[in-house]
Amino acid sequence: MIKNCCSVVKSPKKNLTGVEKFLKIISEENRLQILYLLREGEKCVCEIYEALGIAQNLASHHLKVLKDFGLIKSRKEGRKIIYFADRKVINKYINLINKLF
Amino acid sequence: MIKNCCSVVKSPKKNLTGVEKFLKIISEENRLQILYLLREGEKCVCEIYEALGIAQNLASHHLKVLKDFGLIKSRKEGRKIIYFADRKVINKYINLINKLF
DNA sequence: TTATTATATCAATATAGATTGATATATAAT
DNA sequence: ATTATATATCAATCTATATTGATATAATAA
Repeated sequence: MIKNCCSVVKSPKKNLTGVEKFLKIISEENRLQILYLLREGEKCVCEIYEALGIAQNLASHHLKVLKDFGLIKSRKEGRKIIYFADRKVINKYINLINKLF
Repeated sequence: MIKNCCSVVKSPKKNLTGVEKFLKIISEENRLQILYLLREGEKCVCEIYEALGIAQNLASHHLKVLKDFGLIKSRKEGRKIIYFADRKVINKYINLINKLF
C-alpha cells in the first residue's frame, strides 16, 4: 500500500460486470449506427453497409464483433444473412449503465 | 450509389451528436471507475489513483481526458487538485443513450 | 457447368490511445 | 533556502483495433 496524503481505502474498485466491454463495442461509430439501424427491424448485410456507406467486409467485421458479444443475432435466408438486434441483451447493459450513473 | 440486392436508402445515418465520443471516453475501465468513484463526492488525485491502483501520472492523464470532455471539473485546494463530477453533462449523455436505444 | 451475387475471412497496414519513465511545476514544510 | 509533496506534462513504447485489399465460400441463376 502506498502512503500518501489520502486515507488508504480497501478494495474500492467497482465490479463493472462487463459494462466497459459493452461500452467499447458500441462506442465505435459504425457499430452504434448498426444498432440504431436495427431498431427499425432486421436487415441483411448489404442494406447495412449501404446505409452506413462503408465497405462490405468492414460491415461484416463489425457485425461479427456485435454478434460475438451477443448484441445481435442472425439467420440465413437464401444467400442473404439477416441480422437483428437482441433487445434482451442490449437492455441488460443499458440498465447496468443507468444503475452505474 | 451501389447497386445490389437492397433498396437504396437516402441519408440513413443517424446524427449521433457526440454520443460515440462520450461512449469512447467512458468505455475505458479506469475512467469508468473514476466516474463511479466520484459519485461518492469529490476526490483529490491521490485518492483516485490509490483507489484504482494505478500510477499517478496515468490517473492524471485519464482525469484530463474526462475534464477536457466536460464530464468532471476541478478546483485547487492547497497543493491538491480536487476533482468532481459534472452531473449535468453526464446526465445529458446518459439521456441521449437511453433515447438512442 | 459457368457465372453472378451475398457474405465471410485473412493478411497487411494504419491509427488511436493506454501505459510507463522521466521530468517539470507549484505549494507547503523545515 | 532546501526539502518534500501533489499534480501535470512530455516522449517513448506498447497494444488494440479499425480499415483495406484480396480471396474464399455458399447460394442462386443462366
